[in-house]
Amino acid sequence: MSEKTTIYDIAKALNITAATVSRALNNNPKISQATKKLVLETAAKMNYKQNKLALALKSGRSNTVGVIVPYIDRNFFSSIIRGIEEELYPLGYHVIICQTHEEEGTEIDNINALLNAQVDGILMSVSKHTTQLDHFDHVLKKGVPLVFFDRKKDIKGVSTVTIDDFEGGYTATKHLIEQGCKRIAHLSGDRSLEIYKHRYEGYKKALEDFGLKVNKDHVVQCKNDIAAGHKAIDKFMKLDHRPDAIFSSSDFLALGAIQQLKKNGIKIPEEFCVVGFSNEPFTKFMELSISSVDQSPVLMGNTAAKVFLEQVKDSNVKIEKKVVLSPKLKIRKSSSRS
Amino acid sequence: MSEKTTIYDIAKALNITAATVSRALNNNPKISQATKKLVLETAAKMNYKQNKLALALKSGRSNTVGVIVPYIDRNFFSSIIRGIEEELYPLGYHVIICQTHEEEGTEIDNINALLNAQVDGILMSVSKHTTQLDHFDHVLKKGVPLVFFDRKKDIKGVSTVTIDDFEGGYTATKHLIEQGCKRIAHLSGDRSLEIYKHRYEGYKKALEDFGLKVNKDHVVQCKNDIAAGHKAIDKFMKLDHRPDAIFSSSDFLALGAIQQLKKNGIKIPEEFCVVGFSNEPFTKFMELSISSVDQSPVLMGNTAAKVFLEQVKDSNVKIEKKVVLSPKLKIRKSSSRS
DNA sequence: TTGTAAGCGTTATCAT
DNA sequence: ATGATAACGCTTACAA
Repeated sequence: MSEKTTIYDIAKALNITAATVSRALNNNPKISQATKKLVLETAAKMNYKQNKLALALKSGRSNTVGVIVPYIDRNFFSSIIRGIEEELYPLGYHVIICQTHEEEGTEIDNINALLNAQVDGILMSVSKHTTQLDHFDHVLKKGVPLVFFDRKKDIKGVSTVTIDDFEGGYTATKHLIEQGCKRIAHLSGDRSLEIYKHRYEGYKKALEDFGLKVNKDHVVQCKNDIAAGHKAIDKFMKLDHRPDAIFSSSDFLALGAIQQLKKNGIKIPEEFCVVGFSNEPFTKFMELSISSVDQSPVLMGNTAAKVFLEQVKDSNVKIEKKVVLSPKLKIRKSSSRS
Repeated sequence: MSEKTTIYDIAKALNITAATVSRALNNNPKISQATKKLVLETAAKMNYKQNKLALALKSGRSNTVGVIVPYIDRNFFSSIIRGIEEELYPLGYHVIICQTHEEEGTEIDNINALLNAQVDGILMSVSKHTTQLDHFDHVLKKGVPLVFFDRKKDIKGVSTVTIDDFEGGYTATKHLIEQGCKRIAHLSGDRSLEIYKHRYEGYKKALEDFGLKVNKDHVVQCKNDIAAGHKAIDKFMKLDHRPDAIFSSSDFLALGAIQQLKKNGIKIPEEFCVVGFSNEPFTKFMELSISSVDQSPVLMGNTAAKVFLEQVKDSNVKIEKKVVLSPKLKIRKSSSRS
């Protein structure tokens, strides 16, 4: 069954040596055209396939990169992976994927497993609950290029690809102000994560720049799900001074908020505007489509892959590159008054 | 920098031989507790990491599987991959992913690349445009387990994990009939693909069973996108005998249809019911949530992984397993009259 | 209990 | 232009 043809089989069949076969296969100049042709033909005939494992062991390069994300079935992450794969596959790289489930322990496991697998690089988005940094140093010490995308930690020698979350928050908030909203609330994820902190800061700055005050009651930190969006609105409804718009750092929160606003009979966008973040597919499919900040995940994946390639090109030169992509606000019905 | 510790380094440090180190590391019984402890300690101290590549080359097993899908950022597929990863990772397997972009040529490339990488198995969903089967035989001839999920070809020796598309079509159509719909149309993808053919057949059978006739004008074969849904409705509107429901073999088609029905002022579900297929995330988020047939992709991934594991357990026994999962109809507003 | 040595499939450095 | 051989890091008979 398992007919594995090696260069030795070809060599034997041709009464030459494996070295010659290898040379023929790798179009090494030191070989006659005649034998080269012969080798190529018999190789095809015997259905020879190069064993990349042996090559990897020999060369020390596996032509494989590891990608670590919290969950692979989240659109944002799978789109990034798509971007990475499409950039790297044509160059002969394989992409191994791991999920952390947002757990630090699993993240550490993943990294170790990938190092064991001798990957040529690790591209990852840091888990929400990661506090230690030892495992990253570990990677660097082994000389394996490490690239963070979206969620990063500040570590010397590690390149990052992120979007400008501050700008995203600023642009979204500015847009709401321009729609005539005066009391703009903010729903955010855990602000110990940089991305949420920056979105919040962008929001604050926009309010400031346009002479609006930040109302503490209007800033809510919560989980990234629909139910949390409901709860946030319930809370707002009890306020004397209710908001008339929300900039949400998550589309799911935004969706939950919209659902609950409707339940309270509030008209969107006439009485209340909402902008989300991430441009999840569903935001544009809704009848009341939701404005959202797009993070161009595929481009982020492409870019992360390119940064990795630069890194690997000059392994002697230590490159630390910080690429910041611009987010794009997608204006839809949930915030279009004009 | 690149401090790669091997068992030889440990051996040297301890004045013993690499074989002994290996034994200690693999808790081989033939070793004294003393040296074993010593080895383990120094291994930890020297930060030893086993090189899986060397192991793979030696053992002939890479502990890696390849997964091939059309696009990784389609929710259905990324969920399957999640299911595969979660089943296989705890057993020490890595998952390499490839995208075909629905092209046969790329599919063949992917398979060859994975074989070169010495994967222990290939789990895949066949590309829409695949007509040749040689590359699959190729895999089998190498003795590499092959498992198809969702989109399959009938090949001897290949296990498959699918859902019962006939049942999905039947259940959805029956549900529409029970809602009182009398003129149920069907939007389908390319029926040269088994999955769409079976959904169509389930639809037909349900109509038959309940004494309804199939109206040829009500069966449309088209692309799986929103625009095609619009067009289908436009066509239906010109008919004398208009349908009063749609069973669509795609959620995107269903969404397009709903959008266009609304444009025509038709009330859903009162005047017209719609059921889609795949249970895309957006279907349940819509204000007018869309009924859909769920394919339980994570379970499908889990199952595909398990089937692979059985295959690999007894590599001498040729197992050909056909697992068919039951689809679950999710009834939502777009078809809830009661 | 430990050491020796072969082998997994390549490529690269020598010779020839 | 080709052959012989070592090396990549590991496991595993076989010997001691």
